Amino acid sequence: MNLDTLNPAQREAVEKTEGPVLILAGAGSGKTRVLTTRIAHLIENKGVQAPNILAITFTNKAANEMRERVEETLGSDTKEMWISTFHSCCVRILRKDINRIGYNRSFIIYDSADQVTLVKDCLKELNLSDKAFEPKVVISTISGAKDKLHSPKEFKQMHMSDARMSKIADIYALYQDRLKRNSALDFDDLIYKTVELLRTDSEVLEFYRSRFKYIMVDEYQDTSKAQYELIKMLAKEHQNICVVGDDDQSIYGWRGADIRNILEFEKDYDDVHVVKLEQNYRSTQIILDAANTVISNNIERKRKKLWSEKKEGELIKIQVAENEVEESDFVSDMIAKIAREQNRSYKDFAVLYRANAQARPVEDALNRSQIPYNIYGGTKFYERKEIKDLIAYLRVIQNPQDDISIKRIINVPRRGIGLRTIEKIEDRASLKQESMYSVLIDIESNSDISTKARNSISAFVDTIGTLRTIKEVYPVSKLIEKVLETTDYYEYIDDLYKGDTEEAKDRKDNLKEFISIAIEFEQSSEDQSLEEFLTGVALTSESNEEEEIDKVSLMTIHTSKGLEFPVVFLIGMEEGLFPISRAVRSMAESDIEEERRLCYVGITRAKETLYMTLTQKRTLYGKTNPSIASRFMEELPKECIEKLNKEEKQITSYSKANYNVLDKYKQKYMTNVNKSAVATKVNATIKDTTKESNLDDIKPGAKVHHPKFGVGTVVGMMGSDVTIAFEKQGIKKINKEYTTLDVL
DNA sequence: AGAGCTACAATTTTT
DNA sequence: TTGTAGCTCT
Repeated sequence: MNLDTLNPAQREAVEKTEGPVLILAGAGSGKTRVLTTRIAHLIENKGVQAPNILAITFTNKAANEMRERVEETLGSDTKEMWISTFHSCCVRILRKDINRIGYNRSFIIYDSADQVTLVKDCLKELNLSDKAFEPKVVISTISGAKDKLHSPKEFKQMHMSDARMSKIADIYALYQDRLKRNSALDFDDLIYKTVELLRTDSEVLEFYRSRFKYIMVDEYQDTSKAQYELIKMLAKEHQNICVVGDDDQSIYGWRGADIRNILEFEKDYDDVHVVKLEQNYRSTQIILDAANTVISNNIERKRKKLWSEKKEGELIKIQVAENEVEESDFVSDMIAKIAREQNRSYKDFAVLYRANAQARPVEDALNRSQIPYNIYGGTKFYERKEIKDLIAYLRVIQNPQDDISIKRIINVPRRGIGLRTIEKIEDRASLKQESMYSVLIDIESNSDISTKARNSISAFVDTIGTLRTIKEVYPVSKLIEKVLETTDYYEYIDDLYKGDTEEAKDRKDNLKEFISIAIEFEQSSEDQSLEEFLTGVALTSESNEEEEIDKVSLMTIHTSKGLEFPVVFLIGMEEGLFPISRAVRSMAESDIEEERRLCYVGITRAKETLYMTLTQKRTLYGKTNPSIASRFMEELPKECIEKLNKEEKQITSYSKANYNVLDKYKQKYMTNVNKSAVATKVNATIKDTTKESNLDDIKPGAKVHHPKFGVGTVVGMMGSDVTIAFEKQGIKKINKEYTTLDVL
């Protein structure tokens, strides 16, 4: 294994194999290369055995890429090595031993749509309305609890004094109970239950602890408390834990990622060796300067400064457009122009935005100019109705206890089992504490159900029974064909989408695509069971479709993490859109910091050319409002930017925007009128009239209002700097020249 | 059971 | 503005 091509920091990261290592890998600093080289180095130069290595990533893509590159470097296969995502690693552990904590080993995995259905069922059972307890909110609360390893019991205890949260704790408890009864785990459970298993069963813990002598975790800034705990437990014996990440690229806090994991790694482990990878191989120095400067406004971070050998470079170009249509036209015109003049291919361009809704006008513009593009995001393959139906059949065949899937397909295609009948079956199932399927099998003994419905149910049970025997002898792809055949599913599609329409054809194509996925699975997988197939389906989101085609990429900044493009357009650089917020005022500083990290991610996607655009007024969700330039625009260093507009276009800058404009702006994002929104609006109007006169009243002891931080008390003054103790946000030093402070 | 209507909500989403 | 979940009427 030759390490000569690495830079000194990279080399250090590779060679320091023993003990805890924290690799702070800035954007574009070659961390995948470091990780793969490190694994190869362990095997080749250190004589480590493949089974003793565990490498964890977040995405399948990253795991596959890592495996491929390790294989390439080593020239041997890596089957013995665990290189996988958190989730599939956990599934592997659980499939072997989850029975030790009372679960069925052939559990199935519920996706977020299944979660919604299950939560709705739980609400019904508890007689709670889904208005008061929105399933989405309930799920994210439960998910947050699991990410923090809080059991339903603990969660209940923690929220004793809060009636609402207490109710959510009850839902959580019932939800877990139902999952278990259905032999199902949700995504969060995969991690949570693995931790539970390792905590409760010392034999299992011992087994993996001694096995995994070298552990590596990629994207460590994105780990949750539960994932942190998992890793900590596994690394306990050997302490050879190497985590790689970039705190500045932590953008999934809202999904349970806890940035403290990376910030406090040095406290959590003894004698941590820290390596910073700061040399960037991707972008020009100008782009890096801009990124460095913007991110330096964050307080909560590890200091790092990216540098490049590609000195200078093009200035960052800023364009103010009248509205989103002009903005999009600008983008498409520039793409056409640059493609022509610099002879670039379309795949060199990316248009990045904060919210998916922004893609629409860009699409229109690109269509008008006949520029090919690819949109990333949107409905995923496995979320389409026909695919979900088919998966539900497969799940029931695999695991008849899955009530959620039973309910999905019992009358799809229609076989005359109506809502009333289903309800009766459900009631009986919950009375007898059994699955719906066992009630269905025993339907003849059920006298409340009409003979007609009973016959339909028997036929359904027979169908499932037959398919279950087919499963034992045929491969998955054949089984799928049999499902479609015996249920007359294609006819059902024709019926639903009126035969010869485009839509019907699309849907049928999807089903065929699904069969090819199954065939591919059979060819590439060792374990060809239906169980394994369903696991794979649950743990992958994209169907590996067309990519390497010459098209412009449109995606959110989140999706762009880890990618790079020669020319990048960051669009919609406006307050409220980026940083985004429903109510700017309530936005905590830590949320703004995450938005800023997102901005950093966006900027660092660009290799050579970066455009940033914003509008004077934007129509979003059918409402038009004047825009305020994003605060991040002001954070860009002046020497790195070039304004493209010939004549200065009028746009309110963030620091000039006064309290009123911001407030008006806030209302835009408060679509549903809630009481506090109305209250703040009224306050703002009243205050406006007194604003001018009371500037001198800003003095120690005075109560003031700050547009961003809310109400606080002045505790000190120095020149134009006012130190204010805010009620919510703590003590801050504010320059009164740049903000509008209102004395209350 | 199914069409058609209304009301409502609309960050980000690796698994 | 657009998508969809849920409801009503046939």
